[in-house]
Amino acid sequence: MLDPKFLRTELEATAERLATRGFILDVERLSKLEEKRKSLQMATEELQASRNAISKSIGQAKAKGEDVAPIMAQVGDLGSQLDAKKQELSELLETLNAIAMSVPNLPDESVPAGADESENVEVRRWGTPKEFNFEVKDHVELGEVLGGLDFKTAVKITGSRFIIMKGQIARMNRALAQFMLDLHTTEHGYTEAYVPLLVNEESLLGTGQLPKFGEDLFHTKPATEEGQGLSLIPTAEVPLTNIARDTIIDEAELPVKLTAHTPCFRSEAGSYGRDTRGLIRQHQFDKVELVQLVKPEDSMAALDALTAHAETVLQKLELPYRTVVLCTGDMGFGASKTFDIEVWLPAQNTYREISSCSNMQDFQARRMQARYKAKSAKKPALLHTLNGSGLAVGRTLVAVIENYQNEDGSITVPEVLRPYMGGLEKIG
RNA sequence: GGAGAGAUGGCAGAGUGGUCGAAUGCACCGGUCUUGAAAACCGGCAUGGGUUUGUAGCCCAUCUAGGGUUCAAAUCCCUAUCUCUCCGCCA
Repeated sequence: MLDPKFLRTELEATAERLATRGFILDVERLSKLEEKRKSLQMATEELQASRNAISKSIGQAKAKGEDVAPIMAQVGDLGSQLDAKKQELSELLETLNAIAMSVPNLPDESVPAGADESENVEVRRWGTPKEFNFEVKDHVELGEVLGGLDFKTAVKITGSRFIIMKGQIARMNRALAQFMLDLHTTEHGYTEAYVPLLVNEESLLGTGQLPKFGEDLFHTKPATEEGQGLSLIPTAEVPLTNIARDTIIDEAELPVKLTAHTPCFRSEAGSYGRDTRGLIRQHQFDKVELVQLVKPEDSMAALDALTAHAETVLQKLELPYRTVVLCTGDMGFGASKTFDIEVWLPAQNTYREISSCSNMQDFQARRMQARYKAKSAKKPALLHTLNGSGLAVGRTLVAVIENYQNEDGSITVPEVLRPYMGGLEKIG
């Protein structure tokens, strides 16, 4: 959620900045509603104030033992007038709030303008794609030959976009997650967390999955009037970031750096037909998430650091990658700036997204009322929140399988994973 | 799952219809005292919103949440959520 002041006093400028990311703000409608809100709220509060005053004087008169009847007569139909205004006001506020909740974050000044992913800007490249002197296979073929990836049986049990892993491939999937967690906790200063995989509606509103993107989620029961029940997390960002919801953190505790390894569940309603083959786009996948809660002045530096933490995973695995900064039109709903890390996939002969690291600034914090209190400050202020994948485990597995394949279809186990796989050097 | 008890400010904890946004204690901040610190003493100390040139003043809201009763609700009624105790079940 944007600062409501932007929508009140800087409406035009805000609309312009939102337009760069392809979001059209209905300025005219909003300013009319806002004007109405102002007068209605003042009228309502005035009525309220006079009712309070009369009620108070009744209490005082009674205490003195005076006759209350003449004062009672003053009340008249104040109550019903007040109820009507209150009703009208709350409906208006609800409308305004619904608009505010569906407006995306403002892009940071440093974000390149652009309409879609073709205008993202590469900021760096690491490693050199390996030259293979044989025909490379993709992970689906390699996995099936090794008996480690079973797409067919998963379809029988659940449906498409689910996977059964077995044997050393399953073990490598687990090893990757362990390796990432250990790296972030021992070298990057994150605290490991174990979190609920089912979350309530408030949490999803807090991080911005709701109200707009409910169809991307799996819900445990059908939508009802009261809500939509608990939902499976699409990312550990939701539980991790919501830890700070409705809290005031002492400045001395900042920055808060949390990591968790969880399965993630995405229905990806809009993406049928994309990446139908293989592990790239699954309804269920594991991810190690990084979340930081920081002071506003630290958040841009924290984004660089967090992105570097995610990149370190690929460096240690010796997987070539490039990092791009997303242009205004390609950023997620709540982000003010996002770096995507893309890993080299030889079978596709291209770089594919494996991590997305974003600075949400105070966008989520405002929705969540996640604040911190500085010693010198009188009032608590909103935190800045950041999150990033460090990394998506399934896609990392794909990258390892494809980049470390040998001509005979076996997979060399990356050096850093061997301690997690009983010293195993090769699969197959 | 059954039965009972609860939910009040950062924390603990009073308050059962009328100047209650809320006693008191702790914590915290400022001051006096002290070489310094502690103790003691004095003072301050919730959040959100509106109005406003205003971090002044005034006004509104908030005692888990949502409804209701009333001129008036922390206080009475209903519903939801959560917590605790006991029983059952379970990894």
